[in-house]
Formats: sequence, structure tokens, C-alpha cells
Amino acid sequence: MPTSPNRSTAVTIRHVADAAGVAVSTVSRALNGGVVGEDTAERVQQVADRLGYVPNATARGLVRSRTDAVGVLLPFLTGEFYPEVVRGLDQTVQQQGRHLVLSTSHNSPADTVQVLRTMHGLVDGLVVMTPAVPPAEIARVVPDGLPTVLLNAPWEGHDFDVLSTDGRGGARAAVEHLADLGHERIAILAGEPGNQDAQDRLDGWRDGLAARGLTAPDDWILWGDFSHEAGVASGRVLADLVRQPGGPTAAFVSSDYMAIGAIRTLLDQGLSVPGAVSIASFDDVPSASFVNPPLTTVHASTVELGERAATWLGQTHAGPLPRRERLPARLMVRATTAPHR
Amino acid sequence: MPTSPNRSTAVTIRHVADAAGVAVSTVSRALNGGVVGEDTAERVQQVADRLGYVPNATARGLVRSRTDAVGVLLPFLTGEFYPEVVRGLDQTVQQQGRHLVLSTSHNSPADTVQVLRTMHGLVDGLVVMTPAVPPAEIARVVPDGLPTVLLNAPWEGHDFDVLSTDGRGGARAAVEHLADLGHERIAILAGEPGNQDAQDRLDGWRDGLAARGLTAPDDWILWGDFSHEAGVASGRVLADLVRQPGGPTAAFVSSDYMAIGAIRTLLDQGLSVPGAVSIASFDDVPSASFVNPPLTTVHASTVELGERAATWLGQTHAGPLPRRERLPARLMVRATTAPHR
DNA sequence: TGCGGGGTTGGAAACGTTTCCATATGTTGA
DNA sequence: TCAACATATGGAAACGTTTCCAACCCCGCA
Repeated sequence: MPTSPNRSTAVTIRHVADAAGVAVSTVSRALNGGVVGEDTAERVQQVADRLGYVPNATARGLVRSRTDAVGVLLPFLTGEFYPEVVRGLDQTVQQQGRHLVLSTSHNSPADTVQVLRTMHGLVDGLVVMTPAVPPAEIARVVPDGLPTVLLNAPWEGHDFDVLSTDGRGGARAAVEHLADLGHERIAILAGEPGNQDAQDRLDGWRDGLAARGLTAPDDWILWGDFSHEAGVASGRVLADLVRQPGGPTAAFVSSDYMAIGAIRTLLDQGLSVPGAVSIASFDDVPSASFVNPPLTTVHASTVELGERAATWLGQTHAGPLPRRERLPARLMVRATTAPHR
Repeated sequence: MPTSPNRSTAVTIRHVADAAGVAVSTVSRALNGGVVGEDTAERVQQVADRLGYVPNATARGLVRSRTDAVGVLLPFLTGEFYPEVVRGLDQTVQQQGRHLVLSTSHNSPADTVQVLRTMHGLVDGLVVMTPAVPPAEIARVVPDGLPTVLLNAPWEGHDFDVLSTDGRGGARAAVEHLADLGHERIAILAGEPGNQDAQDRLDGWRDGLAARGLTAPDDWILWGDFSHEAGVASGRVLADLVRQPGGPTAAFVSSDYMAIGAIRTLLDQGLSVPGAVSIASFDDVPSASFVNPPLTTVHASTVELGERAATWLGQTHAGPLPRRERLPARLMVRATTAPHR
């Protein structure tokens, strides 16, 4: 016989009941702190321990219509950003005595729908982060009445709770920091068009420029996808730009990983950072401060995002309006930015 | 009314049956590809779509006694090591149409027991990595007959499948690499005593030393806990050691994060890497190659570990003996090691 | 015309719990 | 001594599915 779930050997509440000489309902009460005679409670407890009885979570979930599980849907698990969100979720959820059901969408609407379907009945709540799939799409497939928190999603056009980091404000702060160092020509390595986070940070770059009365030509917007590789590629373009007369002297990079890739390329091409170009990025991933030089970057509060989302799901929300909250994104000034010579 | 799981609005198979004018069993067959009349099948499908019916995973799981979920228990989710394992698992598991139920133990036996209990009946299989809790302990609490794969666990004294990276062999290779560069005095920054991974790597260091006819005093074993902070702390001690006449000229560091911390400290103290000290580490975490200087380190195949574990669980294993496999750990020579002057 | 058989369908049991309700027992107060 | 009541327990329904089995219909063939 192959290894199997092996129902046959599993000890159920009925076995305990028989062994203890009581009804199943009594066992249930005894084990869940219901009203039972003192001696009975003790006897049942002992029998259960002896038999190694553990209640079946699925059966329990069915009758109680709650599973003590929280579903999580993220686009990917690569890098440090998403895992940090998961970590925040796990921490909080575990304190609540619940667990996490984790899946990734790969930014694919099809996968999103598929995953959300299989979560039906499996989880008591949902945390969804799909920067490439609009909330309206999500709404069509999330089971009615299932408490759901969207992460870094637009606030308009739907009734979900939304928790965001202030991507736009954070990006703006980074750009203003560069401007305050005397940089007047600031390029951007952007994320993917259509990605909400990418859009927010791009908007923030524009805000910062406008706030300081600066402008930038369109070809200083270098598109990527938040990855290290994209950073390497855009870094090459940036290097060319920098060497042109009137070229940028600084850049805002929309993710730490892109920044690390770009800096590597710039260094390889003999352009020192922050000597020749100042770089400010976004995320403040854990290794941002370990990297050399340590990154000047905007702290995206990833762990807090997860913690707060789990907390929301733990509380029943009474108001008629969905919850909306923007977590602050604070600039961490480290070693990749310097005054313009 | 607070937001609630809201059973009332949920559409069940019975609603579909009523709306389509057939029995529930017919709906079930129609939707699961059982034998049904062609026209009936189509009608049921349409009604189900119109009503937005999604089968309840919990009820389904109960009757089929399989949930299409895989439980995962890891010590932590910090850093890049564990998330990479999760990523490997997620990839494979998603292809199988299953999902992940994720929890962390914080190396605590109590949490381990607690989590494993709540997983009973919830998952079809288990992937457990608890370098601080011995397999015998795990065996006492894992439900009988639940397919389980242990990651990086000892092979003796239990009947679980075990999948390991070759920590000992990898560490040995790193030490031999250092020796081959002419280093004769090689220290080690070790993990925590009692941690299986730490022990393996320490053994590998000893193997490597022995293979090259080298020795090291006991106080060249610097204990830590795999973290960046531990690396910083041990880095200080290492710096002192290095400056002593007859002190080490190289070190094997048991994790990349410790290496990054230690290198930072060494650099701060004016000890260049690899100029003054060569450093070889373990894990080959994604950012190991982004860091400056890029780390010479042993690739721990974390993603592969997850992928393979999920694959094992997907196959029913027929043999009488548990599966045992050791994934190779290959040395990646980069920029933190250099010939001894 | 009657009978056997394939193809469809419905009914009901089962999965392992929790929870509601009724019953039995013992205790108190009039 | 008996009614009233609290306490402890058992029985059964329910949660939403799947799956087994029986029943049905219609067709073809003898």
C-alpha cells in the first residue's frame, strides 16, 4: 500500500466516546470547555490523551462554518518584499490561533480566479495583493461576505477594506530629498505599466519634481519590473543618459532590487554612486542596509502591512464604510545619495 | 451587523439543484465530470455559473477525506532562506492544484506541537523543517499515516521521508577551497548548538580541516545563530583573532547573513576582505551575489528543497523504506576569497 | 407483446464535528 | 412528600459535499 491519508487509523471523537463510555456530545463538551461533570471531564480528557485524539479541523470547520484560517494571495514570493508581508501576517495570525493559506497569482487573472475559487469555504478571511489585477475583477470572484483586505490597491470603485503604503508620498519624499541635495535633473527607473505600485511611485516622482519646480523629459522614465535584472538593464541606459551633457545627476529607483542592479552596472561602467549619480530607491528591504553602499531608500512598512491586515481580519468591522488606511513611508537616508557637486 | 462569514448568502449545491430542477447528486456529477445526460450537464453548468456557485472546500474535504492542501512548518520566515523554500513549495504545489498551509514554530517545541495539532485533517501532507526539534519529537505529534517530509533532518531514529542539503559536504568544500588558496588557519562562525544545520556545517568544517591536515583551536569556533546581528558580533571577535600573531587568515561562516554582518565589521575595523581575511559562507541566498563584495558561498538549493518535497508528497510512495535524499551543495566562488599572501 | 439492458437520474448514507433539545437524575424548598 | 428546578448527559440534526445503490425510462430484440 502506498502512503495514504489513512483514515482507518485515525482516531475520531466516536472512539473516544466509546472508550470513555459516554456520548460523542459529551466528549465534545468536555474537550471544548462546555458544561460537564467534573469527573467525566477528567476521564474524557485522559482517554483522549491516551488515544492521541486530535479533532479533525475540516469537520470542525464545516459545522462551525469557520476554519480559523486566513487566505493570502500575493503575486510572487520572490525577493524580500512579499516574504516580509507574509511574515507580518504569520506573526499576527498565529497569535490569533489561526493559520495562513498561501498562494501566488503570478499577476495572472486566471490564476487569481482559480486560487480564489479554491479558497471558498477554506478560509475565514482573505488578504489580497494583486497590483496587476484591478479590484473590480477581484470583487467578481471573492465569495460574498468573506472579509477581505486588499493591499496597496486603489481606494475607489469597490467595497473592500484597503491597506496601503504611501507609495506616492514616499516616492515624492525621496525625490525632494534628491532635489534638496542640489540635484535638478532626476530620472526614474519605474516599474511595469499597469502595476499599481509602479504607478503610485511614478506619480510620487512627478509630485516631487513639481514641488521643487523641476522637469524631466519623457525618455528619463526607464521602465522595468522591480527585479534585479531590470535594474541592471535600466542601469545601462541610465549610464548613457548620465554621460550626456545635461543628463540626469540623480535617479529615483522604484525598488531596492532594481537599485542594487543599477548601482552594480553604474559602478562597472566607472560611474561612482553617489559620486557621479545619486540613487534613492523604494522598499527598504532588509538587505538594503547590508548592501554596499547601504541604500538611501523609502521604508515601505511591509511587515506592518501584513500585521495590520491580519489585525483587521481579526476584528469584526462594524461600520457601513470599508476601512481605508495608508501606512506612512519614511525615507531612510543612507549612503547612495550625496550633494550635487 | 459586523462583517461575517455570512453563510446565509452563500449559494450551495442545493440551490443549484433546485434552480436547475435536478437532484444534488446530479449537480455534483455534472460539475465533476461524472456520467450525466448531455443536455442536463449543460443546463446545470449554466445555472451554476449564473448563481456563481463555488463548491465549499471544507465540505468537499470532509467527504473526500482529502483537502488538496499541504502543510508547511518552518522555524521562521525571516531572511531569504526560508522564504525561498516556501517559494519552491508554492511553485510545485500550485501546479498540482493544491495550496499551502503555512506556519512557523520559532524553534519552540510547544508551538510545533500546537501547529501540528491544528493541521490534523486540514492537510494531505506535511513538510516540516525544525532544526531545533528532533524527529522523534515530531513523530509523537504528527497524525498517523499523514505523508510527511522532513527537511534537513537526521536520517536515523524515525520513519519519515527526509530531504537534506548536503550541509556537511558543502561546508567541507568551502573549507577545502580556502585551504587550496593557501590558507592554513581557518576559523568558523558556527550556528547555534543543538541546531541540526549548524551541526552539519560544523562537522563539514572539521572534515575539510582534517582532509587538508589542518587543525584549529577550540576558541576559533565562534557561536552565533545564523543572523546578521550574530555575524556583526562574531565579526568583532574574529577581527581580534585575526590580528593576533598566528591568528586565522580565513573563516568559514555558516550562513550568508552572518557573513555579511561579519564582513561589515571587519571592513569597519580596517580589515579588508578578502585582502586581510578570506570569507567563505553557506546558503547562497539570492542577495549573496548582489552584495559587495559578492560572496563566495555554498549554494544550499533552497528552492529545490521545496520543489522536491512537494513532488514527493504528490507521488504516493510505495516502498517499505522511507525516502532519503541529499541534494548536492555546490560552492560558488565569487569575491570574498583570495589566495593567502 | 414482453423482457433484458444500457443510460440517466434520484435518494440516502457518509465524512467528523458541534449544538440544540429533551430526558434523567439529584437537590431544594414549601 | 411532592413540585419545581438545576445539573449532567444522551440523541439527533445539521454543516455541504461525494458516492453508492436502486429505480426509472426507453430501446431493441426475441
